[in-house]
Amino acid sequence: MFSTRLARICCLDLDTFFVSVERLLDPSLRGKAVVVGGVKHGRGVVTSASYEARAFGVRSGISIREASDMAPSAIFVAGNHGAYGDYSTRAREIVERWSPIVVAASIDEQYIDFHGCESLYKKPEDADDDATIVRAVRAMTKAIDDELGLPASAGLATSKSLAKVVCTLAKPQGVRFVRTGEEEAFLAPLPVRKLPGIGPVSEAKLARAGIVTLAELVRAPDVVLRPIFGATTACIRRDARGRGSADLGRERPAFREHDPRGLAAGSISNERTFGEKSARDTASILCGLCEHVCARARSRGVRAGCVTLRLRYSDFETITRSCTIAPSNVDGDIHRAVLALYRRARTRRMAVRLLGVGLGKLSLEGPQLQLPTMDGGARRARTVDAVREKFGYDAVHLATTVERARVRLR
DNA sequence: TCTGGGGTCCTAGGACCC
DNA sequence: TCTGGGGTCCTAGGACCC
Repeated sequence: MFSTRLARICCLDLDTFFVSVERLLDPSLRGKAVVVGGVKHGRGVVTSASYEARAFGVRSGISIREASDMAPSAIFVAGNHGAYGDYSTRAREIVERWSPIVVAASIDEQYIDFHGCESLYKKPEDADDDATIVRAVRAMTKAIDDELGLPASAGLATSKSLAKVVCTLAKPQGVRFVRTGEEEAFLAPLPVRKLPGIGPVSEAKLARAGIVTLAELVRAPDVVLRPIFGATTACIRRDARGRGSADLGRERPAFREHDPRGLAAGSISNERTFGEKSARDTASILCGLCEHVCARARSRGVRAGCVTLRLRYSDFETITRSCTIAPSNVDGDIHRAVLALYRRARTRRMAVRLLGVGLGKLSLEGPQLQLPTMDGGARRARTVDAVREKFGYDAVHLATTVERARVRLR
């Protein structure tokens, strides 16, 4: 596409995003150790920690209980996802002033393509297009901070994967740039785990093969890498050399439109972790999960052609069972499928610590049916949606699912 | 480090069809 | 009746990301 690779791919990440939003909602949190994810000593994991909390060793992903021990003086907040979504949208609107090509990768991370934008920002005294774009990126992060009060970092490079790495190293509140031709040297000394796509499992396998840095990964022969990365080996090797794709990829499903074939993007799932549960609780939890995912499917205007049940025993063995169904978003249909899957999956006596229900192979509902012509299940579901719209989700639960909650399950 | 909840993508085997 | 091969769908599991 471009004969010379230009460093025009930008990764923009909002620093400790959830914490930053919590501080906007409650300014007394500024300058303090803040942990988002749950109440102190409660169940759950840290989803975001302020730099003050990180000084105690708190990182996202560790349990809230552990974080409570590490940083007893920290302030713990449960989280406010509605507000996070609003601020994410506003940040994106600011970013779109700088380039028309913006792809949201998550609630706090966006990729921006600046190819062809040089002339928009060039000043007469500018000799260097790279410097022009770097200045634009700095102005963009400053605008997000000035207008929303959200600190942001950015990485600018020739490929998406490298821009992400550069952005991570730029934190907090930094902008970094890797010039064309300097990609491989920049990545070479970094540990393999810094590369997107290499997680703890691959990291450990590479370490056993004596590969710790990206330079070592680049030099490793195919026979070593293939058992670890399979078909993606060539892609990982390209990324590790900083020669990865400049394509921004697709929007994440929450932000993505439906595709023209009538297949809707992504999947919808809901799961819950708990301690010991009686059989009867299990049944009603499955009902609740079905209701929840069906309500979300209806609000998105999609039906599911595939239902998945996820079950985790208390020893952490995790089992999934899925089946194909006639497309539906009616609680009763999904619940029937889930019960059949549960009976197949629950082969051990051991206590269950997690149950989840997922909807896949989503398709568009098509034109809305008139209430009188719907079948009973669909009509009930629509009525429930209307009541919830007015009085909230918990205002009503389907009588049929409450009834089924009494079904004995082992 | 005793591990949440939402996702995506890849792999691999088997069924089924032509 | 035997045969092979390719394509596609279904299902289960695993790695990874935020």
